[in-house]
Amino acid sequence: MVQERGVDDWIRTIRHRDSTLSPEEEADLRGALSVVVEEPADRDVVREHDRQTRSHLLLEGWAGRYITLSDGRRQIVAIHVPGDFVDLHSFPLQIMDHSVVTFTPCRIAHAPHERLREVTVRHPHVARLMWLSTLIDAAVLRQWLVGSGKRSALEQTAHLFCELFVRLELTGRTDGRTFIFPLSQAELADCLGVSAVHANRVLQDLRGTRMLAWRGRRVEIREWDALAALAGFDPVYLNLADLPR
Amino acid sequence: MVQERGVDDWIRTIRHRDSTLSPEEEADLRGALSVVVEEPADRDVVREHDRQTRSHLLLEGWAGRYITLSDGRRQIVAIHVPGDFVDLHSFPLQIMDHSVVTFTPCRIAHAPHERLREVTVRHPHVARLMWLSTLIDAAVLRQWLVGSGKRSALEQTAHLFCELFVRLELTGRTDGRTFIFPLSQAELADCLGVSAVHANRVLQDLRGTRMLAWRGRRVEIREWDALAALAGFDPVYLNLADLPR
DNA sequence: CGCTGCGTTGAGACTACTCAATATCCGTGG
DNA sequence: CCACGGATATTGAGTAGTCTCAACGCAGCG
Repeated sequence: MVQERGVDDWIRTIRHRDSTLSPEEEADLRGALSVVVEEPADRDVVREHDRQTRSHLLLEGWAGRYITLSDGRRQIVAIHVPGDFVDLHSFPLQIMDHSVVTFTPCRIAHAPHERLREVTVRHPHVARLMWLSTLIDAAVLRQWLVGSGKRSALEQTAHLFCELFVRLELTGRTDGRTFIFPLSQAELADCLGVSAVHANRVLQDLRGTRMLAWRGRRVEIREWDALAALAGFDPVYLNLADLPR
Repeated sequence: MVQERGVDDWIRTIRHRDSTLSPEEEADLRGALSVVVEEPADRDVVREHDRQTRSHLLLEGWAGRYITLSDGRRQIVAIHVPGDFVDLHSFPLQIMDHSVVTFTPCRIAHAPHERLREVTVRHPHVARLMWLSTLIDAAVLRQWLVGSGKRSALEQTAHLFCELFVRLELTGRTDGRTFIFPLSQAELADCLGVSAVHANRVLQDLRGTRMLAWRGRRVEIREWDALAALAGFDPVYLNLADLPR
């Protein structure tokens, strides 16, 4: 049984989406976690084309998923924060079409597929919640695609910070209107699908509007309404019952 | 009980991913379909923010999913062909974060969520297959994001035609190395995240390479290997047991 | 103290965009 | 059978956004 904050965050996130999780179901879910491992930053936790036998729950630190092209270009397709199941989809899918990397040092719990399978057999309702979790990942992905395709780099970046703030606030990983954004500008650029130089200039523009401010790696959202308006941010896609802000 | 080709296509697609679907499971799945409706082209079948009580199986015709920004910009986030479940994700998710539109006249079967729920209760294995189906949609989405973010418009377009050919061949909707691509250039542009004018020019470039040729709405892939190489197309993400080509 | 990684800046090139005009195709009604 | 209208495809010209390459600054760390 794994006992730490990241696990509580995970359960809390699930309850935000469906408040009917019973105590037995919760206990069973918790029981599906086995060991916890520590990973340094910039470590590939899972690699493209791997066949997986377990999924990974992120307890502390930030991680991401990415796809590399043959010439080395890299697109980050998801950012994960504590309480996120990074690759729950590898349970039904098995063969990975992308890699998972740590952006910071991370604590990660293992969830063997065999145990997950047992939980879904005992609790079909939990199986539905797992499915739901991967569907929300997909909804986030759709927003990223809209950002990359139809939003300007400025709007897209604003949208990302809105999204991250809401997701982090769910598990109390914000401090007032601030949170720590640990990605380098090069990593951010790989999320946005722009060059690192351009990412830098977009961030400067964003600071110029006074909507966002930085103190080291800590971002402050100074004007939520203006930022959300600029981004066209509508949090419905995150499927949360009670929306913060 | 709905009896027509699109349903067989759907079952065949499922078997391509997991050959262990039993006859009883198949029968139960087929039984989850109720009425079939005809929709003209350019009709919204499902709208953003709707709360759904049924999902839609596409039997004939092409459809897509899209997200609109407040100023009218539209990003298409998925293309669906006969045999695809267009919005199976609305079963766990209920509230839609995007709309579904027909690109051509379509025949669509309804699958009431209540009936889907019954099937998943009787056959947990089928529930896993439904989950899998939505996960493959997400994998396609990731490729679209990579295309939009890191591939050139030419590579991205080549990738899309590779993907569509493979998906259509699964259900025998190709004719030799050709298939009918019914989207207008403006619709294609909304998939790629470029302007209609630019989409037109990219298509001309693609014709110029002699890898692709058009006769009306029918595309011919003249040089599969060259096209796949240009696109960096690796079909692993489609999760098919036996890959054509 | 001198790496090394990250952020910042400048300059010039290129991709893709917008606006606007023209061409082509196709279905409908005369 | 032809004329017409509407939608779609194509072309041109000028512009905006983003890219690449290269240099420089700064901080942390061995």
